[in-house]
Amino acid sequence: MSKPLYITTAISYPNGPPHIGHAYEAIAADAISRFHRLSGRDVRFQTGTDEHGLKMAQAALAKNIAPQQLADEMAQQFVEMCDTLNIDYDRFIRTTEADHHKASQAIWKALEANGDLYLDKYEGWYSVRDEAYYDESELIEAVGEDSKEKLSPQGTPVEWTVEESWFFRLSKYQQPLLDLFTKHPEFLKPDSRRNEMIKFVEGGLNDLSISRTSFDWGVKVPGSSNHVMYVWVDALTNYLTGLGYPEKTDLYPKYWNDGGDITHIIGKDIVRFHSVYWPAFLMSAQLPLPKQVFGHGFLLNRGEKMSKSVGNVVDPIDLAQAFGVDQLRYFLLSEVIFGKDGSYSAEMIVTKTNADLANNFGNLAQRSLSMIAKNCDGKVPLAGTKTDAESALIGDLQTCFAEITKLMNTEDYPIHTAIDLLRERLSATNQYFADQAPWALRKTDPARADTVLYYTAEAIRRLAIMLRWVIPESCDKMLDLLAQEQNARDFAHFDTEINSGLDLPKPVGIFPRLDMPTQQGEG
RNA sequence: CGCGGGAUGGAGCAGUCCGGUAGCUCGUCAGGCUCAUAACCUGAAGGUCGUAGGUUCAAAUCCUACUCCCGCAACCA
Repeated sequence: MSKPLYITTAISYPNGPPHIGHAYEAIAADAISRFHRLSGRDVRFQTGTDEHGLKMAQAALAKNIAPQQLADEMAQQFVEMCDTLNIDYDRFIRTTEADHHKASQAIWKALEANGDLYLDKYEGWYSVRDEAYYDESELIEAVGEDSKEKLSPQGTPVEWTVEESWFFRLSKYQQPLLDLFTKHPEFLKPDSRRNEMIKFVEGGLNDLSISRTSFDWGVKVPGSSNHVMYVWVDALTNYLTGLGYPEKTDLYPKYWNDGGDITHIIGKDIVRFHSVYWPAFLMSAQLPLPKQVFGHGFLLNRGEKMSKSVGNVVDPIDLAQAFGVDQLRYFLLSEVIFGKDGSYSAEMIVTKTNADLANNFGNLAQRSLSMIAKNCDGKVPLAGTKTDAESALIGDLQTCFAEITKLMNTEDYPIHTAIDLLRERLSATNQYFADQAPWALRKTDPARADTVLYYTAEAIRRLAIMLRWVIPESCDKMLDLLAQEQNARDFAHFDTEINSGLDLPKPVGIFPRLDMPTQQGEG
């Protein structure tokens, strides 16, 4: 029996509205989560928003509203995005919630109890924009003849700041972290990301400043009420909060304590926080580590990084409304190699989804089910004698099922490869249908035509079950057309063949062909 | 010597770790079918896999050098 799976996205920083990158991460995590649920596995899936920190306070100030109000407004948009995209989360966590403050303070105390916290003064070049201190050697000179201003490596302004701060003895965990990366290469994927982090840790770890006194929008440090926690300490703890920590009843023992498979799906930009700081905090708090951190790539708009100034930032809800939720899900999951950067554009979405969903899958259902409606009185026909063609059709689908199951149980999550295999089966089924030509058989050998229609419907049923984690809503519509019960749509029912004589509803198109958008990439 | 990613038929990409007929989608051309969402099926054209060397019986794949492109700013996953 496989262990329970606890899968999370990163929590989004809502100082701006959600964009396609947030959508991508949520969709990818949702697809993996749904796959394992269909397999019969116990899955808990969490996403949410990370609402503390200086940048939120600043964004609220700029709008002349309270930080909490901004957080409420923005979090709502992220919830709406998830709901629109059919993200089937168990909990949408917000770091401003009371239980999260409690959990963050509990882990803080655990770090303290382990002797890993100390109070000191931090002096250095601080970038407000980056919320980070930089070493003198990292700074760059501002460009401009009259200016001798120093800038951070990211080009943001820095100022010399002296601040009382709590420190975490990160340096103590250098070797344990290297051991983790070496002994458990699956801990951080893809491999390229792990290599980067090994280099980073080998370069030496400084103790981490983990509290701030310069603003108060955060979780109060226990016993130092003029300090709030560095936003990442509180943010990372959300994964524990969602399981009831520090209480170790109910969810916690099932998904965390007993070594369930804990998987964090995150963007490549925050790999350091999840693969270095987070396991160090957990080691210090003497809590089990996640099984895996997966750093996915970024989405590029027509190969270019998205940017407000270039004007190519796309609202994922707009995309979903223009092209369809499942079209967007299918495109992102099949086109982007999980772990690498990917490119998207309206034209690419239209081309890809027309080819695979409308022409291949949708048309297959339409051409076969409409024949059943017209020629078989709307009932699933009798399955006559199976020939080699039917054996191959169904056998290949079973092989495909075994392969995608194997792929999706590896730590690399080759989602795109799995979908490729499914696309091959869609084509093969169209090919079978064309080769057998039931419309011609109907005139010469009606029983044989029935057999072909039966096995085509059966193939569609299997395909819909296998694609349900990618495009849940459409596959459910497809299974509706096949009159399949709600509880017969998981992987356990993959080999439960459709019944002859079953009354089918009138077939309707599920994947309309999309028109190529006109100028500007707006659809 | 800052770090990283990339260069494969017209376009977009797999394949590179574990060398051995160069694969997919779109597009193009020709044919077929007419059950179907101008769809589906078959076939064809089109690539000396960035450059130059090296290792090898054999290299897109390993080694060395080089060229070019893109990130490491931001609103960020």
